[in-house]
Amino acid sequence: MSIDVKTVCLGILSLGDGSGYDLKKRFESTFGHFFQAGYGSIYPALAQLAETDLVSCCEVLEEGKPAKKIYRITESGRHELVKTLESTTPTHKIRSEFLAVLYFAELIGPAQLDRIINHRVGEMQDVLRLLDELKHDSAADQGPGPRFVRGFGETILRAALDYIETHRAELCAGHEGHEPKLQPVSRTAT
Amino acid sequence: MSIDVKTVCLGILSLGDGSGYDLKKRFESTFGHFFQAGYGSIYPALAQLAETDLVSCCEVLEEGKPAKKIYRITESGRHELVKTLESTTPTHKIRSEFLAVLYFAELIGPAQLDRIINHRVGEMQDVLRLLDELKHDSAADQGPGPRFVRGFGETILRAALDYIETHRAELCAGHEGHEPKLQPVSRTAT
DNA sequence: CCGATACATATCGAGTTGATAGGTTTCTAT
DNA sequence: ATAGAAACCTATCAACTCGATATGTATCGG
Repeated sequence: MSIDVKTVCLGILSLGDGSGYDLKKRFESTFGHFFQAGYGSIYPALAQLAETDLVSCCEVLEEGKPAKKIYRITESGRHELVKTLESTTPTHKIRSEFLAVLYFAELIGPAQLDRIINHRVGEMQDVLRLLDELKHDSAADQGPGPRFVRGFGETILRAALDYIETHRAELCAGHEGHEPKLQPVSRTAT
Repeated sequence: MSIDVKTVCLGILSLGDGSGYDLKKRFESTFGHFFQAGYGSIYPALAQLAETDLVSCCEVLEEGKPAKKIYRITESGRHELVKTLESTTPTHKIRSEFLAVLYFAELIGPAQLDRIINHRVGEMQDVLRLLDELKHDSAADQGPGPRFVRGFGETILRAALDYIETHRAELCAGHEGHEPKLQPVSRTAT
């Protein structure tokens, strides 16, 4: 087995019970900067985990509230989790449309280039703020593991921001003074 | 449209003709550290690009060699490429099983933790070496875009390596002196 | 009291991954 | 010489993931 959404769900549940909705929240706050998962992955994952008895599920019906299913990790779930964590050599992949676009920076008008970089910088600053909140607020994220991972994210983001601000000028060197190669494409398209 | 494998293939072809096999090579060397694609994505992408006339395809049959299909970008392909590059706000995602595992470091035996970290460190050093080769060897990767992207990768990798070496000791703080929580799981499983 | 947001589950098409299959040519070491 | 490894080349498939969407109730602010 590899470290897929199923495994991470199991891991999160090892820290406390929760519904699918809860898990999504955890994914967004704590895991968002290095491992994403949407409902389309989480619900099937929970269903499979329940099927194989790695988690138990009990439906909670509070009156006047939407029904929810609270999942809880089982003993065999904890064993499976440790086994999986120990028996894989985990990957680390970046999929960056951002860098892909910048690779072809020469084809893009300077204004668009600026917009794209500024947007990405904003995103990174948002994540940095989130990580800072986590550092102070979240009780669940204070162990050595969570701290290490948070620090990793912080370090990489700062390095990236620094690099971008230092080198973005060089990107425009390609078409300094002359117009974008092809006629500027209308902003409304697609 | 978003920046998918199709778009990046189009971009690569804008730098010169090539077969599916060639493209895979380019993906591995130049794009590998921030955007991966396998045959399972590349061949369908090329087929679709050919269908919509963004690239042309001619079959080359040299005697005594496996047949190959050389793809070439068309004028409408170049337009579409620029339009796509300019009209998206590109994403940047990390999917790190590595960090996911380290988040749960307390559940893992110190020996396994060491193995995992060393393996990842090795991978990162490999990529650094690759980037260094690209810097000196590859004629295609000398423009401002390629240089920026390469430098980005280098910077982030160095920052990550540095962070790991500085903080890996703290990860083991959780179970210093006492045994792993659950009985060590046999290495052979799964 | 209306609209936005939070809570909650779930599905679907499109895209991606990683492994696998199937075949030829060229290089390399014994 | 020749066996075997590695490079060259196209292609597919099941499993997994993504992002959008559907469908509702409850709550809270203006």
